[in-house]
Amino acid sequence: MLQSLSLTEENYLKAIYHLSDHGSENVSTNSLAESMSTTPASVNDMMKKLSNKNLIGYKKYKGATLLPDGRASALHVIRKHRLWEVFLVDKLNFKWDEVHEIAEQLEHIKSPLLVERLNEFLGKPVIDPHGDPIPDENGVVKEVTKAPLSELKPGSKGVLVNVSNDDRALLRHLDKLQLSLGSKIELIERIDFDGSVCIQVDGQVNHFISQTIAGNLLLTVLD
Amino acid sequence: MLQSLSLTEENYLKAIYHLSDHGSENVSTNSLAESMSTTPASVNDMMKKLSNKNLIGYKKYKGATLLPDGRASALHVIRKHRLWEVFLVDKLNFKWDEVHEIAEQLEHIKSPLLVERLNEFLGKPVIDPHGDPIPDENGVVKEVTKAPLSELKPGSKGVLVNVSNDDRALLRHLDKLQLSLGSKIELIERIDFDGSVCIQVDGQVNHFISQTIAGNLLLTVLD
DNA sequence: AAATATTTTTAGATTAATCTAAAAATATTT
DNA sequence: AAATATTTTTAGATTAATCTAAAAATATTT
Repeated sequence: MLQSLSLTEENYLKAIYHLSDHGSENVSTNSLAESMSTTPASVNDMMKKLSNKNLIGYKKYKGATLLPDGRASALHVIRKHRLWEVFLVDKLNFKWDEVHEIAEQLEHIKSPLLVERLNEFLGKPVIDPHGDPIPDENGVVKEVTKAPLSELKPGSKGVLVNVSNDDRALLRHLDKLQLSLGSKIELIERIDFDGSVCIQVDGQVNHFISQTIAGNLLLTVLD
Repeated sequence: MLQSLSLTEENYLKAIYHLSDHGSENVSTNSLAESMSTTPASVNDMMKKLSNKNLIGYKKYKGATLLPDGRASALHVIRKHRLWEVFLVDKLNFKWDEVHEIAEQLEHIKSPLLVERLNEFLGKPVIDPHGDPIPDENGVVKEVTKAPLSELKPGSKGVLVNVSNDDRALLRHLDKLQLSLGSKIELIERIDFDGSVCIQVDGQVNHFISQTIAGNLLLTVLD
């Protein structure tokens, strides 16, 4: 069972997770203070507290690392954050870039049943609107890689996370195809003749796209 | 514009609203302490604070009343609470009696756009799963009355909030008709011959019900 | 390696929300 | 109306999360 933590404690654990590259490195007091918009002194106090609760490992002047319980709590909060982001985008028609602040609040709602039901309601999504993976019930995170659409295999699904060219004509064309950051794309087939690809967008429309355009669309894909 | 309030301040205003019969009476320190599960001393401190912010009227030993700003804030929180309850029941298949605690948390999420989108997503509901009215964007609350289904006029819509008879056979029958507390019922027509009624349940199935049964089903109806 | 700069910790305060215990005011009973 | 009971307020503490300023430790430069 996860410990019941204060909103602040949850935010610290989350920040440590993100700053430590998914929990693999030590996080310095100063970097945490900056990312939490607080002072090193406050961070220091909180480190002692989290350390006493066995959520983080902490040695004076050596920074913090997540211990298993802290990591589990961090991942649970991140899971909720990303599920709510999917809800906001898929169900309430928010844009990709409008959801973060609201999800920062929703992620702290405490109800295991709510998370379970929300997950089902959303169709058990595995990637959020930013292309980041959603940790599962047990805190297991699928790794994602970023690659241009032109390099995917048929059958792969991903989320459009970057357009590596800001040519007006390209952006206008993407707009016409209803392709924008956060769009879910499945590669249906590649035409060997010219490398152009057929894609399905958000599980609905199919489009053909040239190899050149496909090369400029950066997706995150599950490994 | 509504002031930005702490979670605790919002809860106090909400409690005052409920205990004062929608803001019409003075609320005593002791009754507030009981309803908030805290001490009269804590309530007293908070009353001073809310009074300084012009949210409540407060005179020593005389209890508290909501001032316009406090009332508006209370109603906004109640609006969010009830909208989220509709979400939990209609979209996530929670039972009407499982949603209160979760809604107590969700009601404090701050995002006007979220409330607006949620309202639209839910089809602009006017009554929550408990049959209570949902205040509108401007804090206007429609009054509801309770009446047995047998007394409604054709065309009226309401929510089943009580069954005034616990006979096994009746409950089993209601179960068979998928009628339970929180069901949305529209009276389609009344048969003059025997007073039996045709109702639509949750906007989907139609059923015929005898006058006797209809007399035992208590609904809340918008005036 | 000594001097300097940077980072981190400690010491002591502050704010919001809470508490207990005692004092003061109000309400009720006799 | 005096005595008693109840309610409310005040005074002074406590806890979580924060802060500033100074001290201590570590890292970097010369």
